[in-house]
Amino acid sequence: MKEVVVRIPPSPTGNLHIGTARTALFNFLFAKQNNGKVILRMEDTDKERSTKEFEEDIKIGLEWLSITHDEFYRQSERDEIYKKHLQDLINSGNAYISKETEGDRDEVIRFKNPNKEIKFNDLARGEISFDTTELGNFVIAKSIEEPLYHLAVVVDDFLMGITHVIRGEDGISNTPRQILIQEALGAPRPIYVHLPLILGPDRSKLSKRHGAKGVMEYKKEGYLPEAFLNFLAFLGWNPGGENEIFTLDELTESFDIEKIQKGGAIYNEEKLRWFNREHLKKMTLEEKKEYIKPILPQLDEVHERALPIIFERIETFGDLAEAFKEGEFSYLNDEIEYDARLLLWKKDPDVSTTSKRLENVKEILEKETWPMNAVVARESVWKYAEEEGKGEILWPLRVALSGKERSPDPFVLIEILGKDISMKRIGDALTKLKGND
RNA sequence: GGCCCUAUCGUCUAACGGUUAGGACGUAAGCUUUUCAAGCUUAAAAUCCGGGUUCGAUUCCCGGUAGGGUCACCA
Repeated sequence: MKEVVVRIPPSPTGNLHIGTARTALFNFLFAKQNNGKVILRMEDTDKERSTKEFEEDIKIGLEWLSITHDEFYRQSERDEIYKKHLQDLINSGNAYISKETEGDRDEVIRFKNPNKEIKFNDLARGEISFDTTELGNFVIAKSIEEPLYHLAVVVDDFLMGITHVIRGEDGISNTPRQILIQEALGAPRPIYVHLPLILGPDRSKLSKRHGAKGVMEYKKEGYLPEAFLNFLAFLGWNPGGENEIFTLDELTESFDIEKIQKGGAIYNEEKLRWFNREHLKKMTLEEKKEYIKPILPQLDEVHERALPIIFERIETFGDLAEAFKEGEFSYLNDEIEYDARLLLWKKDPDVSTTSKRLENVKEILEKETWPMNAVVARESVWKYAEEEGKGEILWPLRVALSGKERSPDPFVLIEILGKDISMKRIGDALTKLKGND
């Protein structure tokens, strides 16, 4: 069998967006699965709208996602090639220079439409047929020097030996034109696969109008590339089993082009967040530390011990930065601030009994062997807590340690904070209560 | 409007003629070391409609309806 060759053909007239990334991913998965080749081709024939910045954004976006390529081309650097084929088409009578009365210029190059029915087999959808008569003699180049999309695509796919064209559903209506040009050029027909579109909440093609973000935005927001890829892959395809968490390699292994969905899929960021959390869970502590560095450059031992519970509370690294900014983990700082009244359990808001209880807890804890983990800390205080009422003991203790209305439970805090800080904070709470008496 | 594509819980989807129509996200309730978070358990929630074919249709065919895509000297 012939080697599989696919292409990823973005147009650098905008940032790398979700749809392009998903199409790129499917091309990549299919090629890798078949030991094929991936060609990245910048479709920058529109010199007005194409920019180097967008090209760069697309390249680094794909790189971030580990969607690699084997060859790279720019259509803007292939004018001579298109010119030659354009000339051939004109010479063979399949195209002609047409005088125009409308539009920007006096003459353009049009394709001589044979007006026939085109049938092609789509791997995801079955047979699709078109009557090309209504297409008319469509324009394929502004001039012999300035090829347009359809011509450039067909010539490139031909010359680059593309075997499979995997693209969005919006490419279906381009297919008959391209097949017509192929036939005139004597080029082989690639196998077509049209992917369902990614939709916005209103079921129309996802676009900036829906507030759709560029791929690099997700990197900035602290998503894991592999989670993003996993999510993207499951938009329009799934392996059928009940497992949903896949690495890139696992996706490559189980990808099945025949299982591609036909209907469009609404993009749902909630699910993306969930995928991210699931991938986060699979990371080792060392990997997490690496990621957390930019947010928390100085990882002291308290923070380090807190890592597991920090990660329990976030879905993305963006959440993590946000949580620190909002002070959710303020109890990890050296100093905490809070109002003494917070120490009072709402069912029993009595200052002197609360002081007494905290005093007793302090004594109990002091006798223990430190450092103490959460399980031991619990065992140590538990009996007393059951005697006095759990809330009555646990609430003030937790507030004393965290200074917050909401926080992890006191035993976890004891483990994280260690003896010195824990004891100091209980002492401080006692002082506060006295001042409030 | 012409042409083309599509149609299972709110969302992503499984079921390739026979299932109590399964899972996940989200939602709600409950449980736990009575604040959160996480976790666990449970619940509500779907085959667009109408005709065929068949002993039997989510599944195959036809029609309708709805949604989408595309109709550039953009890609």
